[in-house]
Amino acid sequence: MSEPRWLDQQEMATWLPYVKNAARVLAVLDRDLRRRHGISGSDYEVLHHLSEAPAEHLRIGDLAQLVADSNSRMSHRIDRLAGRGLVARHATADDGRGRVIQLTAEGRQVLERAAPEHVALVRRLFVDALTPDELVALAGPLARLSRHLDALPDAADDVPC
Amino acid sequence: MSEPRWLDQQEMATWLPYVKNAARVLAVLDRDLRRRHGISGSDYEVLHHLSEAPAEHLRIGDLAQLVADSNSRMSHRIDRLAGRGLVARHATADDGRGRVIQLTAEGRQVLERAAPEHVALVRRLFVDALTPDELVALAGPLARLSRHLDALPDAADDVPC
DNA sequence: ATCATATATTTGAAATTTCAACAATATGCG
DNA sequence: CGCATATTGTTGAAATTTCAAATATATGAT
Repeated sequence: MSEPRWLDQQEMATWLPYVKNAARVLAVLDRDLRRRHGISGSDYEVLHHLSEAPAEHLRIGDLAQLVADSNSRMSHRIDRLAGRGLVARHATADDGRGRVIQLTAEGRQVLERAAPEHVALVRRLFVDALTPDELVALAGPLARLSRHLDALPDAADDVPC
Repeated sequence: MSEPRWLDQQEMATWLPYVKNAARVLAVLDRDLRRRHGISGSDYEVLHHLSEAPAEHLRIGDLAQLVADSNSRMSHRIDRLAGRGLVARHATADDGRGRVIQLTAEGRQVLERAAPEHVALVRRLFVDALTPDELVALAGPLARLSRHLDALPDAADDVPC
């Protein structure tokens, strides 16, 4: 760990806007969902993934993975969603440990009500900011970044240094 | 609000990785800072901005703005940082309402200890994933996105629809 | 079958964030 | 000046997240 290799100007000019804007956009989306529909951005994601799953069923762990979240947090979140009737917990046939989470009619309704506005806002905040060319140009590098992160040796865990 | 205009495949292919990766990278950075240095990512930002400010002084509101945060949250955060001695609150000379926050020697030490690893991790997670060309190619669109967001009519507030 | 270990989820408590109300001071106007 | 209103920051309580520990079931080896 001699002299650290700081980011140069070009690196900064990409890195900072990248995270700052993303955080900002996510915050606006989250706020909007809370206020208009009483659900957080993460709640929305859960409902959305459920709505796309076969039989609108998913297990806690799968949901946690899809949303890049800890099982613990997801369990708490499901508690709250279930408490509001947007989602229901069922026992699984095959694995006594697992639970299956199902979207309720009410949950689907909330999602269907929220989705159009949500998409419109994503459009307004992000898509509209970029030309079609830029949109295409970004996709490649971003996909590479995804793969890079996936390949990383368990970035969430003990990387001794 | 007739039929909503959903995102097409190209738009999705840019939008989703954009936010997902950013959230993921931020989460890894946050986790790393917490574990190695006992500070959250936001704490790091506060210390960093203070260290760059003239006389290592900033007001709550300025800090909140820099970090895109509410005054309330920043006030709580400063409470905690001050409780740990990383930062100190002083009265302002000119404005009786305001407080000035100052980095303490201890705070500077924590920051200086955390910074090299933090930068190295940013490099590993983000910069290393991209070729120099890509890095340059991204900067432009991202800067436009920044400007777009800045120009937006108060996205954080009541957009009636 | 029995034990040891792994996996899936839950739980509870502490830390943090959100939200709305509350100071305290500043500013502008009649 | 003296009031009305705007800023700046704080506070407290409720909601959420984090973290570590607990529970329950599965799996594989003996």
